[in-house]
Amino acid sequence: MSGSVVTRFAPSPTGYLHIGGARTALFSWLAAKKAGGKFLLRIEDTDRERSTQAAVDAIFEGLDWLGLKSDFEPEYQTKRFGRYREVIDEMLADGRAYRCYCSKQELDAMRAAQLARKEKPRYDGRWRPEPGKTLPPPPEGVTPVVRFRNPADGKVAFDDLIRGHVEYDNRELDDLIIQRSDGTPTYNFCVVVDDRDMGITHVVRGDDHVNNTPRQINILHALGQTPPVYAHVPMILGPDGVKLSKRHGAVGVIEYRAMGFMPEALLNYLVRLGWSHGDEEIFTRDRMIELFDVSQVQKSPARFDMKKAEWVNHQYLKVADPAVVAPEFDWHLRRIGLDPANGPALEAVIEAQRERCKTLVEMAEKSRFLYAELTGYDPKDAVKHLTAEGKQVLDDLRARLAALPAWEAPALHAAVHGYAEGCGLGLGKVAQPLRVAVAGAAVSPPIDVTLALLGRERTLARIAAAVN
RNA sequence: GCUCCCAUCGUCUAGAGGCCUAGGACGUCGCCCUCUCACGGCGCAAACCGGGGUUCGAAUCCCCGUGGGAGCACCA
Repeated sequence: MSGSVVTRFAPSPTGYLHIGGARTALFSWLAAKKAGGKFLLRIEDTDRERSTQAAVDAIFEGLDWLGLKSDFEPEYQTKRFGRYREVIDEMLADGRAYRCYCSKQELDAMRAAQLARKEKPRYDGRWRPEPGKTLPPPPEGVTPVVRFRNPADGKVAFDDLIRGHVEYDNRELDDLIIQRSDGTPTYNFCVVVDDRDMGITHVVRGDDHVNNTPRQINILHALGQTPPVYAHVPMILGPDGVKLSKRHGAVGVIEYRAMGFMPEALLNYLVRLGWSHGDEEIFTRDRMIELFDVSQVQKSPARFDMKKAEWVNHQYLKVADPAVVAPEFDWHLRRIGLDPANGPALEAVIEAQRERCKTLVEMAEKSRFLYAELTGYDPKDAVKHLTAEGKQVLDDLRARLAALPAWEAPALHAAVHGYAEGCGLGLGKVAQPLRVAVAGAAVSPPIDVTLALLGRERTLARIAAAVN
């Protein structure tokens, strides 16, 4: 690939940004970045029935969160209807396309009859002009559709970066509709015109489009254009091996944000689905760009494995710059009704919690005691640790801690350990009651870190409350 | 029904004829570490869909079968 590479991601705004679509977008984006080229976002909204502004917004939100930015002003097909009309008129003028007056009912009947005969359903070309053929007179009051005059024989072939050489017989293809009776153009046609007009050199898209490719190439040829390079990436399956859908739970990219994923981690997991580089598992964005190669992408579909996705997220959380995680953590704290201002600095909490949290949802939950007053103790933990001896320990500890000149982890550590040793108690006998008193449950970061984060006042108050 | 595609541990994958007694990772299980939960360390179990070829030799090449997927719209 040369420096003039331009790839695109062309979703239709009929719903949220699907996780599979996100991976396709990532691959497309990577292919461009890898070549030092550019990436374009194009909204394919020619289906006015199903396209919605909410879906457009959702696509932007998802892509934005993932950091997959379009290098150009996003394109909208609905803004290009004039252009499509222009090309169709040219094709109509010299016979590369023609009008067809078949009604939908007529076409349905045709299809049904063919299926009954166990044939592949296809338009029979009844309105296709042929030398020496007399066409029926156009019926009254019927607005025709426009069909592309596909080559009747020969073959169409292309070399897919992922699938290799693919060849189709033109006889398998029929004359597809490129303009509906309401005058709007259809997908296969718009894609071709757009990819050409926008200088797309590499088409990286889902492999549900493989079968459309020969048709598009034929149109491209009719337009006197050389086809771009194609790379059809397989889709993502649910854990059960069936096409990923809402039935499996989260499918929208934004839902992954809500589940506590960091965008880079999600990207990392996604890139490993169908692609690998030796034994490496963790790839930063730059590393991906450096190593990625579309032609190495697996041909077969991959299943989404939440466990591994969470592992990747955890790996990322453990080494990320807390300052980068903080805004996202902030978002999650607010989401569960906590005020980030009513507690320790986010960065410090992130550093204390990151090793025990696979997701930011977990981190937010486990940090609740730092941002809100305790509403009670975990029943089991209270019974086990807030015993008479436990309370005695707490009482002793409160006095010792209150006397500490500096409220910092090392000093707190020394105080707690010193007390335990002095009483000949195991640390567990001391740290656990303290943990329950202060965090509400028997789980928290190391006790000294926990106390340091909580602060002197809250710690002392909670210990006192626990003793009573 | 027709056309096209795919096929290595439960999952993601390495593997491009001998380096494979098939490697790594997630997950699972066991052990160690330990103030809780984790992190970390160590270890076990776990796969070449089936059948034919080709070859001295096949996970790797070919054919058939099986299983899975996509498309065949006035959807994209």
